[in-house]
Amino acid sequence: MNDKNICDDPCPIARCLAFLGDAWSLLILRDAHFGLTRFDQFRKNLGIGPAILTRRLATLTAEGLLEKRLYSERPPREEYVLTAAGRDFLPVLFTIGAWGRKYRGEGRLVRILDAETGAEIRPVLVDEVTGIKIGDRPICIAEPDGD
Amino acid sequence: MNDKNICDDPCPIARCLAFLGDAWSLLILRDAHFGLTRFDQFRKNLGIGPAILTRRLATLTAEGLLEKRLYSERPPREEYVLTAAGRDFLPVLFTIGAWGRKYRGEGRLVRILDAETGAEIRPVLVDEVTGIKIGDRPICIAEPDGD
DNA sequence: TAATGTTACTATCAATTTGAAAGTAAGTCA
DNA sequence: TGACTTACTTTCAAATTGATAGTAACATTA
Repeated sequence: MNDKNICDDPCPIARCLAFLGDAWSLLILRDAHFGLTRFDQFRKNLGIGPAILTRRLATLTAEGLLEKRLYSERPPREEYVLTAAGRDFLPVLFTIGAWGRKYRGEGRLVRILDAETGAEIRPVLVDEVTGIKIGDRPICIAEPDGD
Repeated sequence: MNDKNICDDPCPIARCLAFLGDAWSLLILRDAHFGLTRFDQFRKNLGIGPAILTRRLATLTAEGLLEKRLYSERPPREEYVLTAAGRDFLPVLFTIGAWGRKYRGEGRLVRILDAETGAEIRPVLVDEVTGIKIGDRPICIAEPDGD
């Protein structure tokens, strides 16, 4: 995709997808949310080639979703941890997972639980004000005003 | 990405991303939600090359998010409309947009409104049972039982 | 009837990206 | 001294993308 012009696109979906719109980046973020932080953990868990992983981690770091942190001085070793922006990406992963569960849910699937209560989490997207489920009512789009 | 083995992955996020994990597919779905249905509408609005658009529409159709519908017999013309699975993808687009608005929201952005009330929609992801916002509590993952 | 337009593509091809495998750098450990 | 660990880089064939041009089937206009 031609990222350059998409960054100026007035659509926030396009702006997000300009650099996060690929499967590896999202799977890295998923693993980061499940507690992975190190290069080799991501590499082994995803089965991704190291060159691609290097590039994806660099992009996610440059875009502010991950940050490098030194976890050992001797030998010098760095790991990748989620930033606030990275942590705020969790709802995206959850909604993707909810769709996958509903439409590609054949066979055994992992479930996501509340770490303290152990209850399974069932995400629903609602309007913050009205509480109405997204998708239950027709929507339209408002262009940015003025020029 | 090597889609083949990912389809058997027990993670619903991975299963969804196996064929929808690229920016063009998501932008096509976004446009479909905003009412576009025809090849040339997508092509012009996205500035995507026709060969890539053809392939993406074929995948989205094969995967059951869009379906072809004849809208003219003479000349024979087909358009692409969202299926139930495609319509259920809306929350994914909304959460991506919400992240983009928060972290890439410089300058003017389009907004999404309730088509009837005109009120701006502000999506939040909550747990269906408890109503607690996703991200406010720590999570853990449960592997599928048995074997 | 001929020329032009519309729509949904296919064909071509250079440039970029991926995927797989091997190699490397800076250390530690026995 | 030699093996091991971790986080990469290098290499290169194969696949995918992006840009552009062309085509097929019809309708419309002159």
